[in-house]
Amino acid sequence: MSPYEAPEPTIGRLAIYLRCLRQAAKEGLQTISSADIEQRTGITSGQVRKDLSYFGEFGKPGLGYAVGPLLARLSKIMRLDREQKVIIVGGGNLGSALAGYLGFGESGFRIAAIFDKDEKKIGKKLWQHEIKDTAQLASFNSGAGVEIGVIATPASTAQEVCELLANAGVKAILNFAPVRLKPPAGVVVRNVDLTQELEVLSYFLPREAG
Amino acid sequence: MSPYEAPEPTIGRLAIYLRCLRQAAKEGLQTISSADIEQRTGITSGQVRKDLSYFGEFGKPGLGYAVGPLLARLSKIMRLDREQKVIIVGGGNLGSALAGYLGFGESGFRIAAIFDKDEKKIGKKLWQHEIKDTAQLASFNSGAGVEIGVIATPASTAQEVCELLANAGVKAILNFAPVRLKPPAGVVVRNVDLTQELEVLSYFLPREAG
DNA sequence: TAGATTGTTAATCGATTAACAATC
DNA sequence: TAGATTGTTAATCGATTAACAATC
Repeated sequence: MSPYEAPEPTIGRLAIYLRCLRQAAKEGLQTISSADIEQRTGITSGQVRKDLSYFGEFGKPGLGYAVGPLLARLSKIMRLDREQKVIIVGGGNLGSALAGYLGFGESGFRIAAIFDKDEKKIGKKLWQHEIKDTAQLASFNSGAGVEIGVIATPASTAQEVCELLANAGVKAILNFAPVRLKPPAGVVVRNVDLTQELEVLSYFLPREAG
Repeated sequence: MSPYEAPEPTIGRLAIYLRCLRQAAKEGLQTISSADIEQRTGITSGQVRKDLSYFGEFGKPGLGYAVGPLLARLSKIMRLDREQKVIIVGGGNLGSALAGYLGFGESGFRIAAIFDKDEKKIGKKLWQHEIKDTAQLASFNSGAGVEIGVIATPASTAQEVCELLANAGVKAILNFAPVRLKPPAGVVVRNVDLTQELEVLSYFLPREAG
């Protein structure tokens, strides 16, 4: 159901190329080769060409890629040619940090609203946003039409929040709670598991000889 | 240089098995089969057995795995049989959220200290921790001996912080800044790129027909 | 033209899945 | 014993890498 068929790792790298191209554009470069991209990102030039080839022919042999046009094309492929709004559920530490992190910076994402079900949090201001009651999520989004949600709640309520978001019309969810969500059909979930990341690092710590 | 040779994806799943086993132990289960683990984690039973087989033979045919002993063995393999301490660099939103997130909860990780180079932040209390000057990182850690660091600074200072951590004896780094770090030999880096995650989600949003 | 760099094909690599003999 | 479930081997799948003809 993706617009173009490409391996998932390719999509992750597309985001990296995008960042690289924004930087190149900022530096005033007109043209960039796959070898240049390799140097900036560490992704091999062959891989870069292969990845781009899933979506079309963007370069000119002997010259490379025109920075502006490629940036525009990739932005469109990634649906980042429009402003993407995000709903955050969970007004705790993590939700607050994410709101701050995304709300400022040049991420290109805009916080539409922050929700929590804790009465003690509802009504409080987080950055610009007054925390809303999750009970109002669906009615809020019937107007706002936000398609991306972030779950920054405890694991125990994450599945419930997932369904709430789905019912409100959200189509893609970034989940920080350490549970495997079962999203309804038509909703994509990606997981970021901070504890898991640290545990994997722990594995790679050097050991005593023997 | 890893203790046992296993594919990296396997290590990520080991962390998931660990969480699953902790839960099973909490429920009082004595024994768990790879099929049980599949049901709880979504990872197929064959994959579970394959993953475990890289590290030894832990199960009994016909019976499954003894929960307690397997938990102990995996904890040891992951180096989570001891308390793992973490240094956080960056006392902004993200650093603060991570400190809160890891400091409480049953993650098993303990925050050793939080550092920042911003004079306005140094000395402030974040949860239990008074933010220290990054200039003191090495001297602090010559005593503390922390092996895991988290970079929660802007991209512009991340490489510098990476080197600071490495010089202080940190062996594994979780990097939240959107840059490809070049760590010195002997230091492992994992990246968590929140903007990239959202961008990938954006790609998977449904498109208009045609 | 000569030099550079693309897009793509074929070869390689590595991880997942299927299947089953061994064994509790 | 009969039934269940492991550990492992071989088959499959998918992604990365190497290499090069096409072309600016």
